[in-house]
Amino acid sequence: MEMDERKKKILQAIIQDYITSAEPVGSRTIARKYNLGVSAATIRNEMFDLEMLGFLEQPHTSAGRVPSARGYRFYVDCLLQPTEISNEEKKIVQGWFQDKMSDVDQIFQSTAKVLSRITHNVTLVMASRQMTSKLKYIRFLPLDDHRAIMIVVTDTGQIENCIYSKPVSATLDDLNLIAEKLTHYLSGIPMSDISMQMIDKLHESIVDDVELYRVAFRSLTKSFHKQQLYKGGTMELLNKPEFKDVDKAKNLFTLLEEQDMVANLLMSDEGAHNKKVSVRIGDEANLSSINDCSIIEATFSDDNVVLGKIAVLGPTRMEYAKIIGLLDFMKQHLQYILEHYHDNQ
Amino acid sequence: MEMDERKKKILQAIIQDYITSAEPVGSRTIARKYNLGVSAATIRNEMFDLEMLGFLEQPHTSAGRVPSARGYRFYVDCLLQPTEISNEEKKIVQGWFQDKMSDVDQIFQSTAKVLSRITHNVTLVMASRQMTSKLKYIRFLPLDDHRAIMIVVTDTGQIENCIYSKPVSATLDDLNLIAEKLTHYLSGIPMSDISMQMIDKLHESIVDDVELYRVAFRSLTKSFHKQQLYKGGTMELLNKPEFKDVDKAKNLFTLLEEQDMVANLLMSDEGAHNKKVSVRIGDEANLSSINDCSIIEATFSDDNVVLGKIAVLGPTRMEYAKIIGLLDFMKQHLQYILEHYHDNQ
DNA sequence: TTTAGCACTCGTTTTAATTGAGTGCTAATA
DNA sequence: TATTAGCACTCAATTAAAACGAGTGCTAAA
Repeated sequence: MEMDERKKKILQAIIQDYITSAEPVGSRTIARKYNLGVSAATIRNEMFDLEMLGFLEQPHTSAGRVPSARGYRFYVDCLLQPTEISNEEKKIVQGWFQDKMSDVDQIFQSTAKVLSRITHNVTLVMASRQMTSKLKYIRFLPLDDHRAIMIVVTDTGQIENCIYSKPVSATLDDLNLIAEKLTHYLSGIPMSDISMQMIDKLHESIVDDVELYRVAFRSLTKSFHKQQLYKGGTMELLNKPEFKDVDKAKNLFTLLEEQDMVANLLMSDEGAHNKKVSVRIGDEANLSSINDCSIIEATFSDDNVVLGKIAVLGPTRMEYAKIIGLLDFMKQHLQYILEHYHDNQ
Repeated sequence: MEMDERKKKILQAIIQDYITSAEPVGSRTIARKYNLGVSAATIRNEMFDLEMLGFLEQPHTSAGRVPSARGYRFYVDCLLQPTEISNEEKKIVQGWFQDKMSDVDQIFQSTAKVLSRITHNVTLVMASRQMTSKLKYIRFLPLDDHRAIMIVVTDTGQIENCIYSKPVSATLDDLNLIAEKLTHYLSGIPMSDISMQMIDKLHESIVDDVELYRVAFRSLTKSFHKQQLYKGGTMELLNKPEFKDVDKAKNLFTLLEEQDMVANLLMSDEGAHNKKVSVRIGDEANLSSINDCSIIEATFSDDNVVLGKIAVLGPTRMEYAKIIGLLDFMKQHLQYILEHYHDNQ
């Protein structure tokens, strides 16, 4: 059995209807609302076929059909056409950002908020600090005998500090000599590219105690490795009929409270880099507690350097077309903002 | 009509029963479970009186009685005896903190988590940075022509940085001279005591541009003014029968997502400072969206300097005795930890 | 191949009946 | 006078039965 044009049209109609109604949709509804030029009986027959193909499911004998995960997958891959975000919405988004630019943190916070407002779903924004900037310089400040403060400044105005454990013998001047050298070698390099391996390259140029460098490197990578996570619209879930059973919602809430879990979830999308916007449906995310959910995500970057991710998480019944379009726009807008962030300061 | 001994006993029994059962409690139940030496009929009469006094309410004619806000208030003020936290629980709490001390942030995070685990309610921890430490030194680092980075280090190892807008004419050396002077005058002073007014005191000793100092002060107070807020156990709410109606929960969730709202709520407790642990019941918190909730809170401090607050928020039906005892212990434990934080580093 | 028609299914809604926890009142009792 | 046993009454909650209706699958005719 093949997917002919008519089957596609019917599947599309069913999915679109179900996305807005959240109710199993029957042949009659399709025949009436979407005039496909065939009768309900014909549609009924086609629906039977679509069920055989695994695209539809029936909650019980005398109910309408509901799209299966596979059905959504087919819809996303072959049927759907991303909706261009409307000019009006564009303006809303842009307006939202206009006056909330006081720091990078707030940009991401706003991103999460505005996305959840528009999509009525949970929004996740993940930004790894290491990715968003290039090293400007490193400096040490005193703390006590065996520790110093290491300050790392990037070109985007991000300032990180961390405690640096040092041998008592090392003076602050010693450390700042190291800082100077490191700054010399590393300035202008994206934080994401700074890894422990680089120390080997530098090895020959270093005459003094390598261990001190090693510790500095470790602090450097560690402090910028932090994944910052922003959430929005968590309680939008409670408006969804699929979560009117509180226990189902509880699972998801519990998951969302675990930063690590969420971070892993976002990191685990293998197909993400190839596409503009990636969609994982149902168990494709490989996480049992969100089996009935989908994640739509986009990666934002600068010159091929991945800066972070924006994602929308909700029940599989989701406005894929709209959200995909929105994320695509948002990703570009975010990239634009981050790129021009320095100028606008 | 007066509250005699028997009425008190009956009220206490009803409240305790309701706290665990969440069901309206009837005269029969009281007579059977708590042997007060009188019959159900007598209790019935007393309950009628208690209702007249405003301590009890009846959901409908043929239901048992439920404590009113006023009933809880009387219970908290006159009847309840704070439960000493058990040794076992003490150990759990202490164990929890043992290995999670890597920074102040994590201490508060853990506090929120462990409290919510024990109380099965929402826990809020508010710590104002300004309050938790004394100034150690100030230093400036370069950023660009019209801005510098101001680094503030406190004795507890907290490091704050902020952007300092400077006249182009001011060199980094100029600024660091200022930093030195400020450090000289302010080191050892609790961050909470540093206010814009102090600049007047310093006025006479300052010969150079006062405006530069003023800006530094402003940055200083601003960056340490941030109220950090930690939450725990949000979704414990969903387990409470009073929130099985999702819409009620939604209100509260929405509130909890608004940092400012929550901060204000915690700040608005006027009676808090007088008591060890303060309780606000129902509308005593003056916030309509939590009319059916109570807040139990304790202030933790060091040498009379307020450091922050820990609070438990939940439905008015709450284990007051236990939570009050717990918060009292936790507050002391937290004070202890913060006091010894520096040594253990 | 399409479709009208019809019997059948099964969750949902409606209605009615039953149950039972709890009360208030009264009259007897200590 | 305070207490209590007893009883009629109330009313939400539970259970049972009935009616409904959206939707299907199948068949036979177009």
